Amino acid sequence: MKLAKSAKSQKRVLDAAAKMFRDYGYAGTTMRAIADEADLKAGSIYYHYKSKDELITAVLDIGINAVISSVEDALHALPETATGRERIETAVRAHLSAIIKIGDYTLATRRVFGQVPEAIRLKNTKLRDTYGAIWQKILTDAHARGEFKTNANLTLARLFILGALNWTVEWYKPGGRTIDDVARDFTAVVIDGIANPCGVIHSAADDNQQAQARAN
Amino acid sequence: MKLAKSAKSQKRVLDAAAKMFRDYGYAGTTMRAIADEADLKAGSIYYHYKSKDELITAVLDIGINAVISSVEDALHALPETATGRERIETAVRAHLSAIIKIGDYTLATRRVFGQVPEAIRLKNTKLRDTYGAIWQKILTDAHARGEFKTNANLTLARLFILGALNWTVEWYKPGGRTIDDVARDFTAVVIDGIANPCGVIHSAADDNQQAQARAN
DNA sequence: TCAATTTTCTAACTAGTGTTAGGTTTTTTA
DNA sequence: TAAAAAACCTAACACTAGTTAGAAAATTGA
Repeated sequence: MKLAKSAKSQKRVLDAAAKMFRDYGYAGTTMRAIADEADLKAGSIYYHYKSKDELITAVLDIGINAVISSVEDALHALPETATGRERIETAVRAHLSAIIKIGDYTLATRRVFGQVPEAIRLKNTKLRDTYGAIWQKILTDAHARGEFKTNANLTLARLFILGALNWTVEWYKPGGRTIDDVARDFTAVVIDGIANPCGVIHSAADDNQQAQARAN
Repeated sequence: MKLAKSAKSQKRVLDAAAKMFRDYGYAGTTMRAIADEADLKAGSIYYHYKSKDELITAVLDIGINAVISSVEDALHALPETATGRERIETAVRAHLSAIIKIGDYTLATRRVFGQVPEAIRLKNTKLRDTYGAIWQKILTDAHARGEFKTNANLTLARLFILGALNWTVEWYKPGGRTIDDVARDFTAVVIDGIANPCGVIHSAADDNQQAQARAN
């Protein structure tokens, strides 16, 4: 292995950068702070990355690509016959799993995206569109199969789903609710809503266990 | 009027600060850039605000307070008998209206919040909790009246709603869909879901007008 | 109008920024 | 083990940051 050590340091630098960008934003993160976090001197970073911009680009790309490929893989593993509900729940679960695994990168992506030089942002926007298209396809396919209301506003539904998903990274902490639980309940809201179905009125007897966490 | 001119300049500085923080983040925004935007010199800002931190604090507070009071006012204007659905739709509409009106502040709030010095963030977090509590009350009240499924996960529903709402600021642009439309469809998704109700299968004949906008 | 007050500007200070060139140390190769 | 390559460090560069003191300009009140 010729690049063994180099690769290791490079990853350390990248991880440190993601963490710092996440906490302090693009301009708020200094090369010296990244270096400290990665147990290096600032000058040494330039052996691995040509510039700060190249670093943030790498972090942004990893952040979205991890989510995209996680979701795509999970969807491809489903049988052709999978319903829209199954696909949505699967995609939500994959999205959350990816976020947990590389939380620093996705959070950095979300927080820093709006502040990065325009050229960098444009490159990254394509990836974001790709991800949006994946969701749009899930929805339109299921809609075409008659699984959804004829008059459902799918574009708006997608924006809501992605918005809510993007936001999970702000409140979801491992150790609380499991990913499976969140994915199931999340899907239930989107698919079925929270209202009593078909006018059936249930009694509201047992409803006192929801007053706990209020992360936001 | 003794403070007429001072008040005007102060507002110009504040507006400029919101816009700059929105685009370049906390550390990425310089006092000189704010001054330029406000037609002032950097040093003059300090006549109105003691420091950069005091500026960002003001912007953050305005951003959330505007949303909170807009939503609270709209809710109080509703009759006692209003259903959960009506309350949700009303709150969504008020939230969106506030965002449109002071978009720079809310966007700045959302983008900058994670990068601001901890002391400032803590003060602002209380306001955020207040807003979360408003939504939680809407949901639990309606739930207690039997309007929602007994087993609905209200906490998750709230996180979903707030996440999606927080995200609207990224894609909603005046001139496209009206606020009323968005609020109605948004509520429909949350309340009823997008699935065909009660197993009724509609034909998916007319479903080809959704392939337009894909903002995310 | 003219003195008092408010508002703004100028010019500078210190501290910290991304980046680089060239030297040192560590690791690999033969 | 000695030479070559890779990885890292040091010290500095030009520049920009937030902030301040004091002078200048604009506004106000009598």
